[in-house]
Amino acid sequence: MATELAAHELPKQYDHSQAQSRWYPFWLERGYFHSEPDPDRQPYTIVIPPPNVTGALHLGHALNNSLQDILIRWRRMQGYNALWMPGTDHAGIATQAVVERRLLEEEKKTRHDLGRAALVERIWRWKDEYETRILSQLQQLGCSCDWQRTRFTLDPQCVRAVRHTFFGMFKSGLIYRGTRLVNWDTLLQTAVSDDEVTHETVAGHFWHLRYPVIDPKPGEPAFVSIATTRPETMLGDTAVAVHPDPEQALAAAERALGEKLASASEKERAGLERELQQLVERRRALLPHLIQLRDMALAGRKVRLPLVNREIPLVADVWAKPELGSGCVKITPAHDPNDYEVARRQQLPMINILNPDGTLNENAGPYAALRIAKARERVVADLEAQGLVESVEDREIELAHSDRSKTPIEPYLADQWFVKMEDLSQSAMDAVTDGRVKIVPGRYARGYLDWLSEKRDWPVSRQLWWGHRIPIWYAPTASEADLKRAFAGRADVVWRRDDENEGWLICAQEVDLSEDAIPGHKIEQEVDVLDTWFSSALWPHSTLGWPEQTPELQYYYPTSTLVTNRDIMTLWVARMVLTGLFNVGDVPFREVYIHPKILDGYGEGMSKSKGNGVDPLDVIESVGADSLRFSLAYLTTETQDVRMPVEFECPHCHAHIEQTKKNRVLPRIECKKCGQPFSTQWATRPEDLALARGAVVSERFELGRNFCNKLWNAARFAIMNLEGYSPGLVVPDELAIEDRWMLSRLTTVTTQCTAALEEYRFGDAARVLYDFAWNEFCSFYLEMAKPRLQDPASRANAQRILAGALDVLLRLLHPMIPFLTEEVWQRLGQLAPTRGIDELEPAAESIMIAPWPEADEARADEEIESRFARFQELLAGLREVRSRQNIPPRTPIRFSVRSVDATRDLLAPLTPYFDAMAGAHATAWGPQVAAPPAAASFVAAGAEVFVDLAGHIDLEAEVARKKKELERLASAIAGKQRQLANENFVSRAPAAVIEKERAALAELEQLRATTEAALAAAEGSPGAK
RNA sequence: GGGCGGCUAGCUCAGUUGGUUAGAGCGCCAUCCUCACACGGUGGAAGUCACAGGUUCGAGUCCUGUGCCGCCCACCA
Repeated sequence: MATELAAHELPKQYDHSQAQSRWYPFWLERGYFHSEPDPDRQPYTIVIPPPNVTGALHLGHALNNSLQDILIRWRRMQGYNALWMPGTDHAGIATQAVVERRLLEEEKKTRHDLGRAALVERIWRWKDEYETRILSQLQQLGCSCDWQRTRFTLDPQCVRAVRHTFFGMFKSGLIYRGTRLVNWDTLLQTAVSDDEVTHETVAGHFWHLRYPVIDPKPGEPAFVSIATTRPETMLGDTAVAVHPDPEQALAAAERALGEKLASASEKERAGLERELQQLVERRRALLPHLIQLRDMALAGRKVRLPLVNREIPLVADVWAKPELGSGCVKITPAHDPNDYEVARRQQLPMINILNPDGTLNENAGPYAALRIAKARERVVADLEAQGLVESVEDREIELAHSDRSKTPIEPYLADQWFVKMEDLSQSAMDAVTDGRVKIVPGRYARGYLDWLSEKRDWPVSRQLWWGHRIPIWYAPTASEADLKRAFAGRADVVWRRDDENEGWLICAQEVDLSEDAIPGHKIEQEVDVLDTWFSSALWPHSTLGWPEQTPELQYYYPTSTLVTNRDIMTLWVARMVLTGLFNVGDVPFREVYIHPKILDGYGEGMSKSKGNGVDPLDVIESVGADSLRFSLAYLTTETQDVRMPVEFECPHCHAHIEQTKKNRVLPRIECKKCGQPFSTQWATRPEDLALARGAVVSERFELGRNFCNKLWNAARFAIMNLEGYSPGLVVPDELAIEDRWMLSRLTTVTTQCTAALEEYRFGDAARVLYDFAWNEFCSFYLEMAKPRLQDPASRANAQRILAGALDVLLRLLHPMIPFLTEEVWQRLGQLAPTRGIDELEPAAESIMIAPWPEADEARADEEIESRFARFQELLAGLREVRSRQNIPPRTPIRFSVRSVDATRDLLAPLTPYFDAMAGAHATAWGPQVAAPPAAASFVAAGAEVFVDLAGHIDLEAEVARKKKELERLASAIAGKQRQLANENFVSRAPAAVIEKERAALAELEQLRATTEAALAAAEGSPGAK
């Protein structure tokens, strides 16, 4: 490798792909990523949020994993025994859905054509392919996961953990089976949990229907009016409800509104008053009618359900709110959650009108086999034909959609499995309230606690084939005696009576039961699988070997930090906490860090379906993993999501084309610059696919790219100047001013960066390093090192400090920029294998395992930093004069400085640097310095500086500028004077603040005096007109 | 309907416990291909800190209200 690393071969631009392909295998080979329990060291552990094996990683993953890697690398350097546990999630519904969709598109087959075993087999193949791809993406990102420990939520170890958990919960009575109304996905034909449902507002209708009263008595209405947004569900109606005490209910509603009005703001008042008015009106118009209907209900009267001609009762139930609609409500127990509750209270039959695939079943009579949308049309038409549609309104309705299949959700009655959440939820709430788990930022704790406090039972069964099959067996024909006999002496089998259905539920801990496990009876395993989150919930302990008390579990558990996205706080984080407590008896992690979300330029979340996603590999390819990681860290601030306008990059001319809502879904786009077309992720037609693909990029990564390139060149400079380096400590007396300044700054920066990482302030850490590296290390330190490196007398020491400082900077940057820092570290190691500032040490064989820099407070030197600030101020002033006067950079200028002796003593020694860095030569320093005849002057660092403009000047500009400057000073002085004249300010503000103001005023006045003098001089000088 | 976050330069964002001339990157203007870096150097222009009140000697920062944007939660026919 030595020849490869020769300094003269260093390219001007950082070659990220070379560094990446060189160092990742090196790290792997050295086993740096691997961790073993070691009682002598403290562990630092992160379990990865396992990505779904549905597809490739997106930018959100890149952010999530970059941050984890930053933490892991940093802690590893700090000396912790760092373990990053990697793996992937089988993602039940999501994965099965993509594979099924492919199956349908490519082979026109459904899962039923294939059968369970064959489908699952296919999904495994899919999983293998995508898992490989995902893990490779993580590696390209530079993630230092312990790959030897890679897990998958459906691998044998996780299966075992799931089985033990289910068994344990079943045995504790936490698991039950029941017929419940669930969110039914008719495409995937499975129940989904509330959390997998999203509500979208769509344009719909509100139908007012009439159900004829059977044998109306005189004075009774002929119809009962009801309203619905889903008319086809009337086929499953089993009652019409009216409030049992409409008078009281209306009165209560009025009272509530009145109270609200009393405490309402002016603005709300009008609306509320109107509302109240309507309510009063309503009571007048509707109440007698509702009372009549209530009486009819109590008398057991019935109405005729049109179309299916079913007689259904009028019932009195509080669910029917008299203040809404017609005051009556149709009851469809099998297809509406509220109606379901009503039916249970009123003991009404429940009629399911749907097949699992979303077509209507035989209960729908003539409408059987129709799809819902079609049935709706027909039902409405038929009702209209019979004059039973009173009116139709347009209305926006909230429609539930399945998050996975994007199809509308149907409430559907089905047998499902549940976990009782009462105690489990409480345990997870306690863990956060008592601080065993700390959530950062703290505001996210609220959502977590609110969600858990509802303690809603967790529906864990899914009607899928891909997942952990529920370890329950049914023995319909067996008696308890049979069970006792068959499983005598087996601690790994328990059974319980099914509370809601006939028969026994048998749960087996680890080994499947065979068909003939009970002699003389046939038993069958439950066909449903478990919710994906059931296995993900176990991730922190299942990956460490639970239920076995492995050394890993004992050593690494509880893990240190969980880094995740706020979207899955409840679904995943809360459940990890409660299963961890249930299974292991301790929380799964000490801290949860919630990072921002990546949004596009419109503030919308990125997703594949919207087409606004950025593929991290595109970014890595164009700017490198380091740039990506650094940019992401830089963007990770505490309160803001990351907004990222995205662009297409033309594959032909590399022009960037803004991505809009319009063009982001096009299969092909024509480059605005070169006119050539390119394809996008939406390309499906062969002629589109044949085009070169345009990457989706964002210019926000240029920050990282530019920074990496800057660092690279700084390193290149250092390396080119380390020829002949000889190790040695520099005694303090021999330290140059800039050395002492640099060491002082390094100390401060180390402190700041470390503190930022400790508090998960990644953006701050990145900013501190960026500003320091660019504006101090490069712009000043390296510039000032140049002359010293040329001079044989100072060269050796300059090299030593340069090598030592670069060494520290690289280590600080390594967690964010692993590849570049390693590349430089290795090259630096060749030229300066032994280096250091406080003591000489051989450099670590890899920066990955080098120690994290420690701040040496003794190096912090305020005096030198303030001296440096004055130098910088003076330098900036000189440069400004040059620029203002349009003096070409190469033309030397001369200046003199009038100041007190102290300032002179401080700055005069830096004279050579003004030459080198501003092309400005100091001709005189001190109190006696007089202004040259034609000069540009300014005040900096408490000194008056005169730039001799003889020869090349625009004095007029100088005069104009001075005048403007005086105006500014006048207004600033006036402001200060006003403030200091303010009685209140002087009497109430702290003395220090007043003192500061006085000093500032004095300084301004002084400045005005010198400026006026300079103006007079300029106006009186020969060049002025 | 409830909750959370945001609103600071053309764009994307920082802004410590309130302290008086509000910062950065990109973009823009001028200038320089000077021997680490044009993915660069130097200088510059650019802001009524969403709006309205309030607290305070002093508010981008604290309080109240309003508006707009985004997200999460919620069973309303």
